[in-house]
Amino acid sequence: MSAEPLPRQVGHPLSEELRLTEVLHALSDPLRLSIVTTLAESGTELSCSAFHLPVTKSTSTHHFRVLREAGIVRQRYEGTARMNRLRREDLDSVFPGLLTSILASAGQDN
Amino acid sequence: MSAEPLPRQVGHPLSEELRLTEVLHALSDPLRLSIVTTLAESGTELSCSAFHLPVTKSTSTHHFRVLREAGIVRQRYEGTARMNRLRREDLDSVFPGLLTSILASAGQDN
DNA sequence: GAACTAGTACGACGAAAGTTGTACTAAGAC
DNA sequence: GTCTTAGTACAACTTTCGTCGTACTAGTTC
Repeated sequence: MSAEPLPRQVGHPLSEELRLTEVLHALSDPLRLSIVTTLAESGTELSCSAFHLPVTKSTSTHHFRVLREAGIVRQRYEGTARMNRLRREDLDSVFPGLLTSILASAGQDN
Repeated sequence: MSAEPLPRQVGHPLSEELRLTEVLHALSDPLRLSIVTTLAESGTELSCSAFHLPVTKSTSTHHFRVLREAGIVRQRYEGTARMNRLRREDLDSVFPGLLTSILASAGQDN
């Protein structure tokens, strides 16, 4: 009676559940902000390992989880990789202009 | 040889010294965000005690200091009161659109 | 002068956050 | 099957953060 194995999944907050303070907190960490800018520049999905972060895998997992739980990135499995993409439309609809201004400000090494 | 007592002063970061992550962190606390929105709505200077925050004076001092050191508010003494005003022009010039979008998003209880 | 008001400084405490190592799982390559 | 790759889970540790109480300072009022 072994059931069909469910595909691996992760939970994401709905757009209505996004909290401004949580988003700001998630983006207030330099490492996470760099992840988001890289993701925005790429315009596509990127695996966690594509970022070459100067921290261990554990820490990397932690930061991606913070971004996911804040509703900033959406993650899905593809093979052994976990692909990340920016929830730009969701963020733009709930917090108009916020991501744009942050990305613009982050671009000029502030 | 008692010298003339210096007027009380506080240090503020220059516009060039503002850091995006520090600003985002300062605004990621609900209490501090409410201070900033109140200040923005008032359009003028407000003393610390004008906010009726649900915390002690010590904690209040702490939060105003975080905002000041992040470059979000400018403080000056007026009698025994410490007046606070938003550094809107400075913020707008360094991080265009950031404060506007945050204030707009904070307005609708997110 | 004394009393009061507004806020600061400092130390303490608990909670949260960032980092890590070890052990583990799932998918792919062989 | 084994081996490798990519990432997770969990416990531990360290640092930071938010909060407070007590003691203090500066200015105002009397």
